[in-house]
Amino acid sequence: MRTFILADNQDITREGTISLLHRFSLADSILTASDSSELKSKLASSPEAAVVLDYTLFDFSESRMMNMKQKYPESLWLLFSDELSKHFLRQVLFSGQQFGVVMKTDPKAAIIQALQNAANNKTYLCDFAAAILDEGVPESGEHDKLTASERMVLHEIALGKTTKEIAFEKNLSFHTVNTHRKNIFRKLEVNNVHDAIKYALRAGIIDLTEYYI
Amino acid sequence: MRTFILADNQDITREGTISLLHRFSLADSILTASDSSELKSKLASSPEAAVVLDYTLFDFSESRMMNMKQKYPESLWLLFSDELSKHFLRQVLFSGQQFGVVMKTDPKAAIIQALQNAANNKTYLCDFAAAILDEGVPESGEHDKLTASERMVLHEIALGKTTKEIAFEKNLSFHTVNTHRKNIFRKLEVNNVHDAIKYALRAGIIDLTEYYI
DNA sequence: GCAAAAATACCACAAATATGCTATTTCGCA
DNA sequence: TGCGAAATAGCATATTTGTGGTATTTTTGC
Repeated sequence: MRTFILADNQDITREGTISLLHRFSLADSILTASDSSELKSKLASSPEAAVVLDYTLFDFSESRMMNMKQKYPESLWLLFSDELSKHFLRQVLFSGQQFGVVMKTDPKAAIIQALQNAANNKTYLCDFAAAILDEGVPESGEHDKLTASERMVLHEIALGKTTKEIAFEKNLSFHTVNTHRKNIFRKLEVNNVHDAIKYALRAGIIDLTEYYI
Repeated sequence: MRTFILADNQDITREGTISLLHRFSLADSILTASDSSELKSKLASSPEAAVVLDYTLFDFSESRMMNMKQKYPESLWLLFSDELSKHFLRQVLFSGQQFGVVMKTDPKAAIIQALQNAANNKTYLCDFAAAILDEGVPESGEHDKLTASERMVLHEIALGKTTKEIAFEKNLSFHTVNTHRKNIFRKLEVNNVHDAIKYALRAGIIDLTEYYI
């Protein structure tokens, strides 16, 4: 039994979580927060709370989350989101801080287990998160850093150019461009152009307006 | 008071919806369905039910939904999704069929109102959907050249799915999806996925936000 | 000035795309 | 009720992607 802070801006999910907490008598107090400042103040008055956080719907950055968790070491955190990238989860899981993870798409039994764990001051990891943890620490922290050539190639890929076209336009061998492409995919942990473009958009390597010409 | 069918594969959302239906005594019976065939059979035995449908999480096509709605004219439909494209909503709202729409991100009051309306055999339109309806009849854009199946396939292609994946997910032959793909490319006068995506973005068949997961 | 990092280039091969066809079944509509 | 459009399914093939390697030449930071 403990205080829960539901940090989520989807009312319907909050409703579902509250319903489960009631049914299993897991919380003696339930607070809600729909943005980071609200969460901050609720956490200040309940520093031992269990925070159920939908990161993707939140006005949060990874570092802000880490700082908050560090500031309240007695708090327990459960990430409860629709979809989380492998990259983000790896950052979180290997940060040295304890975070629980469960997906909104997980079966009810898993969600209940995660909430019960939280009530008993234990973290819960869904299958997806556990698999990432099992893969172990990434060799180098810098592995997702692209070189200048790689960013150039990614930019061209994102604009829809084929390997052959890029090679011709930049006066490079097909093989060179192909090697860059391979290294990009490996570093970004993607295996197709579509996901690479998603990354390029997020990373600002290409601009959305380039799609509207 | 009526029968509700919750067609959604996110347990937590279902939990929230059930909680609201109970609290306001809106349903005398609540059924659930997590795929289209389940929905079909539940609807067959409760043809006057209110169907609360998360379209985006569903193995549905627009036409299949329309056909089902047509087959059970006494049923009432409420689209209850995370995100719906403007293009999709325009299709639905101007189809001649009555559909209610409320977003999972809408405030609880709106969701409750939508469910209450459903219980009283009235549709509900959230602000976003109402705004689209206000814009009037859709301008007959180029995308009218595509058939419903073709638009579905284009949407999946734009999300990065391979032909094989689309075929598997939609229970179609690889060859069928490939034929649609060919017809799409021919009609849009493009010859690669990148240009097709550019088209889909402009036509509103996919939404930029789908790239930011 | 030297080791590390980056850029360059090549081979091979399974998988997927892009594109040319034909052909049957299903559906909407006049 | 029958016609045309759409949806379905198949075959074949050249091109491109995705991925595993190895290897040489610049560049660059200390």
